[in-house]
Amino acid sequence: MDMPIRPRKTADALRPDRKADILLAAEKLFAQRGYHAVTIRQIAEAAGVPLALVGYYYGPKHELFHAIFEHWSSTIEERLLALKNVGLDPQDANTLPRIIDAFVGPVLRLRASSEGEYYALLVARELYHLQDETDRVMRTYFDPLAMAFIDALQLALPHATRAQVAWVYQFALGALLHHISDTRVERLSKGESKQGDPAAAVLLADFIVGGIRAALVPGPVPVSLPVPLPFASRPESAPSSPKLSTHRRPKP
Amino acid sequence: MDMPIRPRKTADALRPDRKADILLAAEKLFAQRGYHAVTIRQIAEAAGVPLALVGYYYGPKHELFHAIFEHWSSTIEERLLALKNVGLDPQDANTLPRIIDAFVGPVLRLRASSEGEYYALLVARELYHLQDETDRVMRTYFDPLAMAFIDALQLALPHATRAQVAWVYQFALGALLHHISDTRVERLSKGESKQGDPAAAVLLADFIVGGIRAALVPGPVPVSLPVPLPFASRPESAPSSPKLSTHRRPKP
DNA sequence: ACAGGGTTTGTACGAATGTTCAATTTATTT
DNA sequence: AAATAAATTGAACATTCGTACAAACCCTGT
Repeated sequence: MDMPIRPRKTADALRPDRKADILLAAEKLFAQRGYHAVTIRQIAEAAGVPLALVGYYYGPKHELFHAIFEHWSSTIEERLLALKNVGLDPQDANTLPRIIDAFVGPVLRLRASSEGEYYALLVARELYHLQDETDRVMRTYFDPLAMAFIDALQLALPHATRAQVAWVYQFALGALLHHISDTRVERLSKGESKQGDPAAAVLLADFIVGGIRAALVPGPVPVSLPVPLPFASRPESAPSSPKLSTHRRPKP
Repeated sequence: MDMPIRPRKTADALRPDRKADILLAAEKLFAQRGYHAVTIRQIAEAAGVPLALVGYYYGPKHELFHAIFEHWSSTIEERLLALKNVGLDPQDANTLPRIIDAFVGPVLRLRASSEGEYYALLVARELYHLQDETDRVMRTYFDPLAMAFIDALQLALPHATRAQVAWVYQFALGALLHHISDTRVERLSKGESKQGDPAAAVLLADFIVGGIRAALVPGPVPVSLPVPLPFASRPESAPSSPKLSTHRRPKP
């Protein structure tokens, strides 16, 4: 019969590491519900600690958020290292697939692991609304990573401009992040595919490599149709369906 | 000298349409900061109306959120119509590009328009955290659209399974949505590319078409590298940098 | 002018939020 | 064992939140 082993601060200490518990709980809740939808009380309850302990260890809420990314900053170093280990030979046709493999591989493994799944989800979902704290996290931790990958892609695609490479990098990143936070594919495929199927990883890598090659063909005109003129019209107002509430709606 | 013309409720009414003003302000703020980060008071202030008027017209906050998507539901009908106008001929090599054009075109035009830019941004950013209200919006408005596009792709790619098609659809959607809410490409390209450049639209369509074709080649083995085994380790804890606050941090 | 319904507004309620503090307990060092 | 430091806790603080309400306002048709 094994005891409920919990992480310790030091090897011989018998006290549970409640600081780490708080970070874990915050990571999970922020990833699932979003930063502003999560209260410190919910984090404390999920971590099994009293409310005041959260503030004691991490201070204000936004610093707790920042601490999550600081905690995982080493994985970014690893991703940069994996990229450096790719031989950047513009002549080798496998250079681009290798870059993309270094791009998607570590992220998908992180998402599939029990340790990093919520951190990966958090990155995919919560860094869009650029405000004070998300912008700081983005610039500090992820801009250098993106720059390194764009530089590598630029070497593998000498005929493309940096603007083009930056665009396709964002396309690839979008495909990757949306796949990570995807919860619809099972429904949309009518049950034929499941979340986290490793077959999707191969498909994603092929999608990105093929997409980059197709978008940045050295020749002049690619395969797409001509772009039409922009248009958009705001639809007329229409009332929404009612719900149970004491609220008395205005008559139309 | 032109007067500050504002939308009217009816053609002959001289009163400004404050109900529409509220919806506009909510749309913009929700898109920029996220649902939970926006207060009803901020919406009222941005719309130039007293606080109580928001509740008078839209009731609870989540109904105001829902009303935005109800307001734009006609654009989804238009996207479905644009898809139906695509001749779904599996023999025609231009069928896939035409589907993708019907996929990205209307969205990018909406994003580029002054009327729909924030709605497009809202869709791209705010529907990830599936909870009560976002899940309802997703299933009601966007699942039918996704199903229609997946059906069309299935027709254009008879050799692929529905699971594969659902996956690449999600990849394409991710690329599109991330491009829509992108604010980094200017920074990452070192100023060489600007947001909303129509050249990116062509690039995106080519990326998606090429990506789908590369991922779903009829032959057996595609171009990607073999998938390595999963691994991930949670890094050891490291303290974060301090900030100005009355909070006294614990000594390490 | 009158009446009535839709519209507008100031205000206030209870609940929930982030944050802080003093006090207590536990661990470590002297 | 005594002293010091760290960890832990309950409670409370001032704000801010969503929501509701009643009174006032405006417009239209009688």
